[in-house]
Amino acid sequence: MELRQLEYFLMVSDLASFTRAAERLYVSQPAVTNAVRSLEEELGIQLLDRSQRKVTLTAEGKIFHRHIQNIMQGISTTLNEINDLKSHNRGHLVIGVTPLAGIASTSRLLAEFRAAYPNINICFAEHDVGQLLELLHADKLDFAFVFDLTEQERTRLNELPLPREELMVCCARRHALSRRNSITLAELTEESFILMESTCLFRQILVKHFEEADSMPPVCMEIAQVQLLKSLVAENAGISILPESLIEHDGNLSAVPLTPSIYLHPSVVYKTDKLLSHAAQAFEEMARKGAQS
Amino acid sequence: MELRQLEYFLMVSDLASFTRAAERLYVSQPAVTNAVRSLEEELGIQLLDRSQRKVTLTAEGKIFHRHIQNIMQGISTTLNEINDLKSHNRGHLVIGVTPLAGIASTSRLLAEFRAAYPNINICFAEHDVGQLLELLHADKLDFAFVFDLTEQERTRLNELPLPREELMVCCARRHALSRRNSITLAELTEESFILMESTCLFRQILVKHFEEADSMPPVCMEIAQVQLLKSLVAENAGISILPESLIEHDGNLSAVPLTPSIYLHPSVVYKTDKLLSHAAQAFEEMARKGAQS
DNA sequence: TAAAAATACTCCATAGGTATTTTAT
DNA sequence: ATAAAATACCTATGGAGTATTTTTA
Repeated sequence: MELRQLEYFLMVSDLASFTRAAERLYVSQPAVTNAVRSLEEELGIQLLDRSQRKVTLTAEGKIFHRHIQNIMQGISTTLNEINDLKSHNRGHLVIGVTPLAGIASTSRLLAEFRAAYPNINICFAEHDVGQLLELLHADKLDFAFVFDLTEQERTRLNELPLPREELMVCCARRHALSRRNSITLAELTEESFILMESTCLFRQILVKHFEEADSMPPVCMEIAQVQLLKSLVAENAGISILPESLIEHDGNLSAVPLTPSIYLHPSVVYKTDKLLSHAAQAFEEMARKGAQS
Repeated sequence: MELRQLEYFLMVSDLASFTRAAERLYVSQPAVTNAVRSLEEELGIQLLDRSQRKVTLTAEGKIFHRHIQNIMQGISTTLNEINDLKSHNRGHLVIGVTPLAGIASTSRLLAEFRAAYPNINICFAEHDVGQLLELLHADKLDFAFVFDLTEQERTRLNELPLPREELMVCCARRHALSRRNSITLAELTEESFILMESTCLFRQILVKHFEEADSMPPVCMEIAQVQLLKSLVAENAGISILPESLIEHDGNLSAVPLTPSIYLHPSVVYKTDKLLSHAAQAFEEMARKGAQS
C-alpha cells in the first residue's frame, strides 16, 4: 500500500471519475486506473463500482474512504507542523537560569528573541550551576545562562559570551557608603553583608574575589532570591554586591563602584556537537550576534 | 513521502540503529539509510542525529515520530477492519420488511443467517411495498422481503423465491367456521373481516384473489399490525385470512384451509447489477440456497 | 580496532506515458 | 454516438542489492 494509491483513490471517489481525478492529479487516466486497481487487489476488496456511468463507492469502499480520509488529514497536519517548526512559527526551548539571570545582557537577549520569534515557546528551569550543567549534558536543557565558566567546563560546552557587567556595592540610600564615589573590597570588612546562599554561582564568584583581596566580610544573611535581598538592603539591613543593572537608582538603593572594578562575565552555553532544533538554531544565532556587539 | 519511508523511519528510531532496523525489516542497511535520508531531504529537516554512536531523534524528529506513529496505527486499524469485513466478522445490512415478514420462510432465513454470521449487524426498515422498492432503488436497502412481485418489478430486480406459504382462514376457536375442513372464498361473503390496512401488500394480494372469485367480503376493521389483528380474531371480533405459519394452533385461533388453495410467494429481492458488500454477498448466497431447498 | 553508517554502482521492478479497445449511456 | 474506463505496450525513474569506504567510540 502506498500513499500515492490512497491519494488517487480519494480523488477518484470524491470526483466520481477516474478521468477527472487524473486531470486534477496531473497524471494520465491509466495511471490512476492502475493505482486504484492495484490497491484493490492488495486489499482483496472492491472499493469502487465502475459498472455504472458514475463511479461510486462500494459499501466497503465507503468505510475505507472514511478511514483513509482521516489518515491523509493526519499527514497533512503533520507536514504543516513540520513547516511551522522550520519557519519558526512554532518551537520549544528550555533554558536554564540562575537567580542572577535577570541582568541586563540576558534579559535583553531574551526580549529580543521573543520579539523576533514570538511563536517559539520558552520554558525556564531555575537551578544552581552544578545542576544546570548536569541537565545540559543530559539534554534536558537547550541552553543555560551562566557566569565565569571554569576552563574545564568550557572545553565540554560551546560558550557565547554576553556583554560583561560591572559589580557594584549596593546599599541603602541613607547608608554612609552611598555618598562615596568608589570603594575597595578591603574597606568592606566591617560591613555586614547580605548575600545569595552559598550554592549560588554568583556568591561563589564574589567569595573568590574577596579571597584574592585577602578580605572576607561578615555575612549576616543568606538569601535565595535577588528581589528579597534588594528589599532588605533598601531597608538598610545590610549591604551587598550586585551587578549594576539589578540596582534601581531611582529607589532607596545606591550603587557604588568598586576599585579596582570587578566584572561579571555572563554567557550562554550549550552542549558541544548537540544537534540544534530550528528553534535552538535561531536562539544560538541571536546569542552569537549579541555576543559580537 | 511514502509509507515505506515512514515505516523505516519508525523502526530506526525505535531500535536506535539503521543496521538493526534493516534486519527487522528484512532489507539491506543501505536501503534503510537511503529511505530515511530521502525522507529527511523531502521534509527539509533532520529527523535523526547520527553523530553519536547511538542514533537518536532530533527535537523535530520526536515531534514527527509521534505524529507518524499515530498515522501508522490508523492504517493498521483500517486494514484490520477491512479484513474483518472480508471474513464476515463485521458488516452491516439494511433489510426492508412488510408487516407480514414474520412468516416461517423469512424468519427461518434470518435466523439461519444470524447463526452463520453472528457479527453482521442487521437493521430492519418496515415500510409498505411501494416505499420498499423505492428505497431499494435508491440504495437505501440491501434487500427487501416481498410477496408476489409483479412482472414489471421483476425485470428491474433480482428475485430469490422462498418457500411458498398457504393462506388460511383464521377465526376464533369458538367461531362456527373453525369446525370446517375447508372453505371457499365465495362462502365468506357474509363474514365480517379484519384485514391489514389497504396500503399493505398482503391486503392487496387478498383483494385480488377475492375479485377473481367475484366475491368481496365486508371489512369491519383495518389494522397495521398483525399481532393486534390476531388478538382481535381470537376475541371473535371477526375473521381474517393469514399465512399458515402466523396462526398459532395451540391458542384461541383456528386455521381452516381454503378451496382452492391460495399461496403466498415470498421472496428476497435486491437491485440488479448492484455491487454487493461482503455481508450482502453472504446473505444473497444463503437466500439462494434457501430458495433451492 | 571494531561496529555502524555512508557511499558507489548495478539491476530490475514498476509508475507513468501513449495508443487503442471496450463499455455504458 | 460519445464519453469514460480498461488494456497493451514502452520507457525511465528509483528502490534494493552488493561491495566498499568513512566514521565513531
